[in-house]
Amino acid sequence: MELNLSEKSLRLDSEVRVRFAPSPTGHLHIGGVRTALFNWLYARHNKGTFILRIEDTDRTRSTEEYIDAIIEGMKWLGLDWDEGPYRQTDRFGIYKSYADKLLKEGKAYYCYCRPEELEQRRQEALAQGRPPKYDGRCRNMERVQGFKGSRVQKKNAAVRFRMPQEGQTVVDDLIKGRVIFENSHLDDLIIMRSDGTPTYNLVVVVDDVDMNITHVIRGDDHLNNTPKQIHIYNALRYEVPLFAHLPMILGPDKTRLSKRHGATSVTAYIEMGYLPDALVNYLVRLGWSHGDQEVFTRDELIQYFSLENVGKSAAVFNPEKLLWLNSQYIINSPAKRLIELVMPFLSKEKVISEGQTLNNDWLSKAINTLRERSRTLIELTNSLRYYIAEDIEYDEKAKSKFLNEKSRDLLIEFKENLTSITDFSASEIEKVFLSLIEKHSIKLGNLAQPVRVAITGKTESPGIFEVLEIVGKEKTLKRLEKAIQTIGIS
RNA sequence: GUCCCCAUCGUCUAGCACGGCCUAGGACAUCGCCCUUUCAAGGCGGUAACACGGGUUCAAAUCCCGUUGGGGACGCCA
Repeated sequence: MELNLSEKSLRLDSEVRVRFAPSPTGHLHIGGVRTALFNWLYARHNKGTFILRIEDTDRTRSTEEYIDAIIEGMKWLGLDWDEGPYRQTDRFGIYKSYADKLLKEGKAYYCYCRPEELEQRRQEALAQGRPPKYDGRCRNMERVQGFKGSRVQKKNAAVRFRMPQEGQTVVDDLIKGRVIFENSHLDDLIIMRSDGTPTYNLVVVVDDVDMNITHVIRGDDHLNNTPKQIHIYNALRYEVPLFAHLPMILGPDKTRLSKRHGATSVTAYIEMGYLPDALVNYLVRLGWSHGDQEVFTRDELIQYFSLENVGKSAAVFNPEKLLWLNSQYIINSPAKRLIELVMPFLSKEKVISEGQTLNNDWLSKAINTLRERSRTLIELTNSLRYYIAEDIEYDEKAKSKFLNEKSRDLLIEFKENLTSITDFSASEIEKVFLSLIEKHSIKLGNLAQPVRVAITGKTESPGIFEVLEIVGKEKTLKRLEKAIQTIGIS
């Protein structure tokens, strides 16, 4: 998409156009997802357009791998985009022409300072307690000092934007309200590097104009950039979009969420067995609310979402609440959906061998017994293991506590009784249990726990009657026999 | 250092724009009880917050100012 400049002035304010513009210098992280989500919801709620744009102008740090991860993450989350993904590296020519235009109009100038010099001056300023602002030594070189860089010198120079130094700039932020900046605090920022590539503050403005973005919804770490960008819009004589700066997501120590706080990439949450809807639901409630409601369907989210209900303060990321939401989603998802979600985990965790298929009705039944006790797909997978696998392994503690001399005879008798029934259903199995405990005047637990360990290897499982039914007669008898043998040996 | 933002239970938040309905509500976590063959799920109940100080007002969590605290930005990163 490349609209030319004149078409741009005919902006249609009625249609909402928003974008998510990640830079592929790392994995798609939780903070980015939240920004993407709010943009997506705003677009969907307003029947607008959601655009994905990859900000890869920093060629040294951007990688194809990260671009793929971002796209995969967005797809997994169900945040579909209507345009893009655009890539800024495809658009360098456009940025160059805008920079030239600014240069020609005297709104930008060549800066011949070396990066090392700049860094040194910055450090000095900081050490002396002065604002580390560019000292402007190249600012009026041509006009005042009559210096004219040669073609070669210019080719190796960076280009700086001439920032107005008087007056104030007002940002009427949709979330933060009116924020006023003194222009004298604004820095002449570099818009073109000395290697000829454009930088963020130029490309973001050019692209947002070029793509007709109406609302810039982004993290509030960009709030300070906004007045600078507004001046670039003005210099280019473009209409300024509306801004909405979202509060940050913090780690438990209240600093900006980062890798050192543990899992922060979408990929990590996919691997840990989270459902996309749960992550989305959790993230949307970080900074946004709709009364007391905690659980939302996508449709409700789209219907209710508005920037007015976005809070102003930063929020601490709480993995426990996310876990709870995930368990809620597992409890409430249709079995069919759960099967779809858990199959990759069954393969990956080697619960099923390559090419092995399972009966879906049977699997549904198995999953239905487990959904209330699985907070993640990993947990579900691990429980499914004793339903599916040929053999089980005993948890050591469970084994020593329940598979011993005390339970041996009971298990033998139980196995015999079980062998005789033909209808291997939970209700028939229950009868076998009940008659045996009655005969020996023991509590159900005295029999159920040893059986549970014999069949599942663990002390916890769904109701033992249904567990046996799902495991099936053949495997049940086999495992009981193995348990009896195990006791015999020890 | 300078600028900007923010401030209700441990955490996410409702309430704040239109001050009284707030003895501050919900959720997660936590504690207790119930249910119970285990583990869950579920039900019921408990502990727990308006950062502080000044105003304005008959009345302030809600409005104003200050303080403190926290966060962010100050790059030839985005």
